[in-house]
Amino acid sequence: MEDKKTYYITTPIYYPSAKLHIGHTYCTVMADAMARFKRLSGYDVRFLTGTDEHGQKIEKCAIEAGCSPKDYVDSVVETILRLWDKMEISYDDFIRTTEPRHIEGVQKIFMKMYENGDIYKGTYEGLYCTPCEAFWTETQAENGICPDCGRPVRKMQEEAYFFRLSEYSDKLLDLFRNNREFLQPESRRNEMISFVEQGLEDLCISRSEFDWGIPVPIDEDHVIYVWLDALSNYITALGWGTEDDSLYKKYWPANVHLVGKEIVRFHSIIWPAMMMSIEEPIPKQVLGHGWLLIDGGKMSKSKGNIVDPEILIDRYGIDALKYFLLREYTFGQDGIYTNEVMLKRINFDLANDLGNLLSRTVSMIEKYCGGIVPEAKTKDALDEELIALVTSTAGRVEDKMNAFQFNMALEEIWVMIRRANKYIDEKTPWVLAKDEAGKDELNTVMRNLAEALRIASILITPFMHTASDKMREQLGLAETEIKWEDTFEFYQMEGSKVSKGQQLFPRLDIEKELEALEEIRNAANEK
RNA sequence: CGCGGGGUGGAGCAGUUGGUAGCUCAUCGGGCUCAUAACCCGAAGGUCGUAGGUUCAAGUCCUUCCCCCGCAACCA
Repeated sequence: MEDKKTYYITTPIYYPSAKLHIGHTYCTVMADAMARFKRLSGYDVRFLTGTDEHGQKIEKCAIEAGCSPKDYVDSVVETILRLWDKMEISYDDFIRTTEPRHIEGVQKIFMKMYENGDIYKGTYEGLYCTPCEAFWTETQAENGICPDCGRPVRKMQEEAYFFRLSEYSDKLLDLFRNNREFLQPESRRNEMISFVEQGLEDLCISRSEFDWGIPVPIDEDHVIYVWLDALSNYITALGWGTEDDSLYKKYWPANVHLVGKEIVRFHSIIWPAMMMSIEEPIPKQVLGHGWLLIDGGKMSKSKGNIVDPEILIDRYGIDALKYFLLREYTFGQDGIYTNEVMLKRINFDLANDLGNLLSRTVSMIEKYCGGIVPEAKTKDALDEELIALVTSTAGRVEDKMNAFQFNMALEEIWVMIRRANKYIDEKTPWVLAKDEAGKDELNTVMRNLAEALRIASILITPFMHTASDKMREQLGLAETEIKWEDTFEFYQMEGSKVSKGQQLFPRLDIEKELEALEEIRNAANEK
């Protein structure tokens, strides 16, 4: 057995109080692309996602729906699994915080923290809404009004367990300052440093006013409160603290926790402090990505501006949606989502540039070479330039991917695709084909284009694996294994039988699509 | 004075350690006909929010102010 380097990447575990929207999809798509990229470049990858199923909000949703919390989350989780299935997300494990493996793991973590003296019983003070039986923070309960029912809240105290987070301030500051890689991008790192510098309070980690949670092992009146429960998933999913902890030994510490910017704080402060408390290694990196904004604001149900990824997948396919999300936005920064921007990306980059390049190349090989990729007997400066560019693209893609610059990685691939389109115009194969004297050069052009497309089909695999398959089918490579190393040389295509298939990405009528999407959105909001 | 981010040609963005300001789209002009009315070339268009400073050199570093956004302990 060869010993491959391991790579453990996670998404947050999503809260199944409602269907997921395109923001969740965005995060998962990035993790998926990275996981696929690492697998392709030779890593032993573990990709984890899942759901965070406890808490009062779920309990309330279940009551409203007239079912048990478990039945409620089961039904929502089903829609989530279906979505990832539809998108062919390549996760290796899906953890639900209601699974026994997680519950037992969290209780062990709690006990270990407790035994290490990091947990004590204290008094939690918060704003309480009696009719709703819920505590709110000061920000949530604006002007002393319950965000749920609109009635006034009042200050209440209750017993609760606390984690001595404040004790870890110095260690966390050391971590942020001495290990730049730990938290990226810089903007988030700065934010967290100043947050810790302001002083950390101990963290309330239990609640007694609701039941839907993991019981505190030493006190049956309390359940474990959100972050201790949720964050633990990254190691309970690996079997930490169980008899078989081989996965934990193999994959921990995680290479990357990919998270949204709003939960960077929990992942970069609470989570490493927890791991320090139980004396285990901390994750190597937390990466905070930006948000997709609609009309310059957040997506929210009340605004009725939720973008449903399933509608987009059904209309345009998973490749188009994934490409758009990865190409359009700069990692770490917010980006504005509009249907028009998305449709333009699909048309210009996928249909016009890539799809059309495949189409015109395959057509010409069929027309001029009987569908067989010919041998290249000539080589001039233009050929050299194309070959040099194409065979060096993978290296640049790797650099960008390792920096989580998905948009730049794709841009590198597109530089090559645009160059290939230009190469056709420069070489004018339709002119070469008119004369027997141009035959050799024509063959070289066809061979070079076929090679460029072969390499493109490998390079796009992490981002668009189904489009890659379709390309390879047309190029006569359906049976050939996809290997990253094959992007570095021109050598494989001579003699390959190409065959024109369906359009890789059909060109969309943007006006019509905009209207259709608007109608769908209006219909959904009326419900 | 709570903290952080952003303000770059018509639109949306990129600009690593300071060294002639880039990309995509839109616009205008041209070329080509292999291809998905796709492709290729050229042009116009920016005093990089504001006012100062450091420097041989500033979108990039420092300071002032203005505007937008996020966070402030359960929103991807």
